[in-house]
Amino acid sequence: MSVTEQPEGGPRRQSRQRNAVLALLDELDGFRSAQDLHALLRERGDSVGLATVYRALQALVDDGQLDVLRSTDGEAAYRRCSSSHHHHLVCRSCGRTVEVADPPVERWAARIAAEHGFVDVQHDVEVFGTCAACAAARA
Amino acid sequence: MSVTEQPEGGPRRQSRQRNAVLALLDELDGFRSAQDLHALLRERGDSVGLATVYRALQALVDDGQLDVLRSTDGEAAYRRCSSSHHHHLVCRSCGRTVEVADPPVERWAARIAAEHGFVDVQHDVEVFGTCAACAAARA
DNA sequence: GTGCTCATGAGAATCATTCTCCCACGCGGA
DNA sequence: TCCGCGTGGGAGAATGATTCTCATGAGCAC
Ligand SMILES: [Mn+2]
Ligand SMILES: [Mn+2]
Ligand SMILES: [Zn+2]
Ligand SMILES: [Zn+2]
Repeated sequence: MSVTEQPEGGPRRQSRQRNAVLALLDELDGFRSAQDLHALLRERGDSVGLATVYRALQALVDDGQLDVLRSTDGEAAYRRCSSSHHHHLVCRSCGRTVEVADPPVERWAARIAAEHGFVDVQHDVEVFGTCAACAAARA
Repeated sequence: MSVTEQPEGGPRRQSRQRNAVLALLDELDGFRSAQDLHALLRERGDSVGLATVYRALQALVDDGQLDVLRSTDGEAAYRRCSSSHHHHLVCRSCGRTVEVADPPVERWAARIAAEHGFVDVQHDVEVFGTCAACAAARA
């Protein structure tokens, strides 16, 4: 929104920092905040400036390589996801995330919009719960 | 999350400020940020402190009288909504909002969760688009 | 290797939201 | 109506995530 955007999809310059951020995201399963990622990188020695972490995440989001989720406390969380359209089923307890691509919900959203005369529609759908493993562990 | 919560649902004390916030929300159709509401109140003369606006909104949310939406820029937006479970169809252009209560999407969310062994599920579903009026005006 | 750019990092700046602290007022009881 | 208690309000400071500034460092094309 206010970050300087790369006008063209020109080749992005390579850097240790950007690679480190992407590599870390590849190892993690759930959504993580920029602050968390920064702390993790620092712990493992691949130290990267905080501003750089934000810039790398922003760039990856623009490239469609990351999904962003805004938690209720306003913090943004990022995750490496498949590039095709999907939604998420997220475990509140351990963060385990399942990507869900299911035609019915797509049709549902389109139908609801059409019934009310809305066009250019888009939808946000996230499902939160407790995964089987966490439910078992809690018992 | 960190605001002091009223432990019991005891009767809330009456006040001009709280009433003004609620009255304003009743007149508005779409989701509005706390900052916006504060500015609107100030304009109309019903001046209320910013912190008080936040406190009033928080209280109303706790009472289930308001719905909150987090926009992509991280700002929270509030709207007076019916108390029963529903989702929203929001016009990106004018903010007009339609409440949608539709069994199919509820069943969909439950099914997806069940298929993956998740329990205690909950879902966030919002549909954004351009309403008929705005689409016509743009043409 | 040189040079042109873009990337980085430290810290300042932003901005929404929350907290502190003290004062004012709603409200129930006398 | 008058008091007193305790909650609600206001102003401004504090917080915390995110973004910006700007001087410096490092890809990459030649
Ligand atoms: Mn979808
Ligand atoms: Mn629902
Ligand atoms: Zn889990
Ligand atoms: Zn509209």
